[in-house]
Amino acid sequence: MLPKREGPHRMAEAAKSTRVEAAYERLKGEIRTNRMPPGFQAPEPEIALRLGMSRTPVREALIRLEAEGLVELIPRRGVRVLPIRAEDMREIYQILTSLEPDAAARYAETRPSDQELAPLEQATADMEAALESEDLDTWAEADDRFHQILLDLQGNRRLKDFVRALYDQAHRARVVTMRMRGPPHRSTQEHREILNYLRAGDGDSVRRLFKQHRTRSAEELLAILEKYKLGQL
Amino acid sequence: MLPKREGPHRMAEAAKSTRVEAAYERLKGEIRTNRMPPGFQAPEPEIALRLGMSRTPVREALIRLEAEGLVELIPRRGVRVLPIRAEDMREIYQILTSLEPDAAARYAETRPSDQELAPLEQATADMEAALESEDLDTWAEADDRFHQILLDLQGNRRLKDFVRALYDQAHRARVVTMRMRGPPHRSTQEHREILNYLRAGDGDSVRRLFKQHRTRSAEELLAILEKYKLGQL
DNA sequence: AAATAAATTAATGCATACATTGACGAATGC
DNA sequence: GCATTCGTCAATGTATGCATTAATTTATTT
Repeated sequence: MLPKREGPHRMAEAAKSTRVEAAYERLKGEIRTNRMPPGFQAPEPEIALRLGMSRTPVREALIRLEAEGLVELIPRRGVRVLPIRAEDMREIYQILTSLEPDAAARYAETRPSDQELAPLEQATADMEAALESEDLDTWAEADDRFHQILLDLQGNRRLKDFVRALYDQAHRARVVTMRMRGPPHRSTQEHREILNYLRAGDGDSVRRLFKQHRTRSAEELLAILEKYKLGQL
Repeated sequence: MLPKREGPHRMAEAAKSTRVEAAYERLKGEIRTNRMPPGFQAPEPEIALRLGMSRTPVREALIRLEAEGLVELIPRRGVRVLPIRAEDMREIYQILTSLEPDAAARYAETRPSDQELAPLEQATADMEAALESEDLDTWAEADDRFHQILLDLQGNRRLKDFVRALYDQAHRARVVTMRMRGPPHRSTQEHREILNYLRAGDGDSVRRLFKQHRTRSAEELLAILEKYKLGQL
């Protein structure tokens, strides 16, 4: 019997058109965009009502969101959207600083073609353009895109999923702090350099720069959180 | 049978005496011990029957196990215990090689006291003793304990949970391959050295050795998997 | 005998029911 | 007034029911 791999590997989490899936996506969206802000709390029946379905699929979606670290299920009080404390950001950035540079370095060692790197080039160019026109939202989107693409290119699936979950957790804090600092010249520049070394297949340099990139952004972010006493977002 | 060691800290995962919890623990146990071997498949109702409860709590437990990468829920065919392929082990060890050394190095920088390091000393001593008496099971238990303790000591909770999940995934493959190689002198020795540098507060050395430790064990394991054509466990 | 269609079976996805139990406020005692 | 007990209410944890539909088997056609 042949390996019956079903068709295309799910491209972008192809929605299975199931209610659980719908609930999951919608709730995740609400959380990411702060429509359900950190600390928000509601009992399951209320969520179910809002989503127009019964508790069962909502519950299953919540269990997944809990596993991803976005919400907490408190025994008699419903779901709570997890706040992001400075300590959480520290944890997240520690992990990213360990994982991403190594992953990027490994990828560099595969000597990726220009064609393969094109999306990264695009993202970098977009960052530069957005920086020029001081369009922070677009900049943030391109930044995010850069990292996502790199995650996809590097082959480790477990790493990808985990890091993505961390991005999701950190996203809200980044959105809030983004406007509390000057234009991200440095960060943009670093992306450009990392891309150059990727193109050159220079893993060690990629690792070094990426590590520096993450270390610096972590420091900046934490400095802001402390400066504005945003102990909890 | 291992004495269920529980850190003196919070009993975070204290069994909530709920059926979901029971199902989760039991299924996880069955999978770890290969009573439900990789590739094993069964519909939800059958699992529920075996566990003596309805499908609901079983389902919730399965969703958690799926999030942890131990099983797969296939739409009309029930749960499947995920096989571990060489590629999976490669992924897992890549991540461990990035995360653990940095985490251990950070911990070393905190200049842990001898008292704090006592459990690690114990684990290392146990490994040495087990190696001496050629008791592989005890050796493996102590090895696992060493890494678990270090995970607990290092402060990053997200890192801990994730790495633990990876251990769980890799556990089965390690059990199988353990007896296909000579006595782990080298590995034991490395633990001792890492411990020494932890005691000395020498983060850089800890990182370097730990990285080497993981790199080597990954190579050994993969070599065995390929030699015996254990492409899939 | 191969191919196709129809019938059967059974697993999932979801809704709903319900007992238990914690939360919270009212009533009570000091 | 303050602490305590009691009662009500609601949320969870779990069981059960059911429609849908994939998988499988049987029947039918060629």
